[in-house]
Amino acid sequence: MERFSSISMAVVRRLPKYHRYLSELKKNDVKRVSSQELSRITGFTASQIRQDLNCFGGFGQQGYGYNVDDLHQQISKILGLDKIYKTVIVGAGNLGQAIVNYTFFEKSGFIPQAIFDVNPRLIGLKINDIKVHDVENLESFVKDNGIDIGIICTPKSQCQKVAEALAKGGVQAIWNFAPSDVSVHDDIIVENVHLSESLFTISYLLKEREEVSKAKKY
Amino acid sequence: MERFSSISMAVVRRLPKYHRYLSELKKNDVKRVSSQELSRITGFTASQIRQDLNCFGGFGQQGYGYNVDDLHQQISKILGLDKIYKTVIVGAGNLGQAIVNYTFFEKSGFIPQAIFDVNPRLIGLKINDIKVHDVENLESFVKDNGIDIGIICTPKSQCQKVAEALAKGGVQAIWNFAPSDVSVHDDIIVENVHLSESLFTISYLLKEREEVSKAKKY
DNA sequence: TAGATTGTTAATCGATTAACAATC
DNA sequence: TAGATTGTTAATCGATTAACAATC
Repeated sequence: MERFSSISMAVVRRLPKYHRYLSELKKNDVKRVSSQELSRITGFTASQIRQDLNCFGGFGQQGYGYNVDDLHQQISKILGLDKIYKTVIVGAGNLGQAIVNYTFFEKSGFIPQAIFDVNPRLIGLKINDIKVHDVENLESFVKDNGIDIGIICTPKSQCQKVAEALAKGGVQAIWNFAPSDVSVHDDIIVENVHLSESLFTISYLLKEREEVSKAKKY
Repeated sequence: MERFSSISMAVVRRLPKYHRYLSELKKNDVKRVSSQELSRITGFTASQIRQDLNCFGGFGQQGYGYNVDDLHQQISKILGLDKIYKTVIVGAGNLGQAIVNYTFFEKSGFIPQAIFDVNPRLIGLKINDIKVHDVENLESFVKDNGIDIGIICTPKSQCQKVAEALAKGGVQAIWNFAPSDVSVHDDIIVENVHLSESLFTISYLLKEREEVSKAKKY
């Protein structure tokens, strides 16, 4: 995935956090917020928050701070959450079902158009009102329905094959939950979610802490 | 989560990736690997790989490279994967079930001792041979069974309460999949997996790319 | 020995933080 | 006007990359 924009990924990955915290503030009917207050909530420094936001424009007002509703909307727009994306979920196991059933994504504009699986017993069923199709038809479905994002929830053994079918069908992005990297043409955005990496990080930190506390004893 | 170690989180988060790629090499019966070859596979620079590994010791040999089996084992040990951790999963929905059924975690030493849910229809059932308990008993179960890691797979509304029960029960770490941050005492390791942040990052990159390609046209 | 490749220091680059003038 | 807080530049910090002596 090549990028041309000057916005660093470090900034990009903080945007969804800002969005989430602003949603909370909005829900609590907070009308204005300063970078200092956002700092307290998010754990980022006030300076960093102002820097980040100013990558996209001056959304604040000196002496006042930021209007919560306005800033929330601006960040929604920056994140492209004012748009609708068509998705397919490949793999109707627990994880695939979890994603289909998690309505927040749909509310955010990511609309599942179909689920795909190899299991003939699942094909034809509906999960949260979305039909399960034969994975054989994945590529043509993606092509015919202008699918934007393919979500891979298959075992490791299938993920590369599925990624290639999605790519041939013409998706713009792949969200991959299989515990293996997939490789497709550079112009497709690939976001890997490797849960085991997250768990192993916990494991490392546990071990590290144990060593530190051991060392302290002596 | 305070840290005392000098190893930066940037390095720590690359360790599970090294581990994964080395597992692949091992599976393919590769016996030795150079930092240059690892660079090709992982996408990190050879220089960075050598720097990272040398945070923990000199595992290579000049003129030769690294022994795959040996390096894999070293990193397993650094990650604490030679240890056994007792876990509980809170929330027996699709996501909770996905985690219970994903045997790789168990093989890596993270052993589920129980599942917890509020739904009386699920309590008493077994999922992948693990019993579903009433979430009322979470704290005492954690205390009585010396649980190390609590895995939160509940809706947002429940996650803070659950985190507090886990903390009181004495877990050392919390792996949180609920779409909200949980706050507990600083000496508990908290790893948040916010799937929506990952999806929103895709959304941002899609929008960014569209803008770049639009700009190119003129 | 010659070639390869590490381990490690130094240089560079980028991201974060600090500071403060601008201004609401 | 005085106080607050942004937007933005400059300083600092940390992470990555380059270079090369050590050595297998």
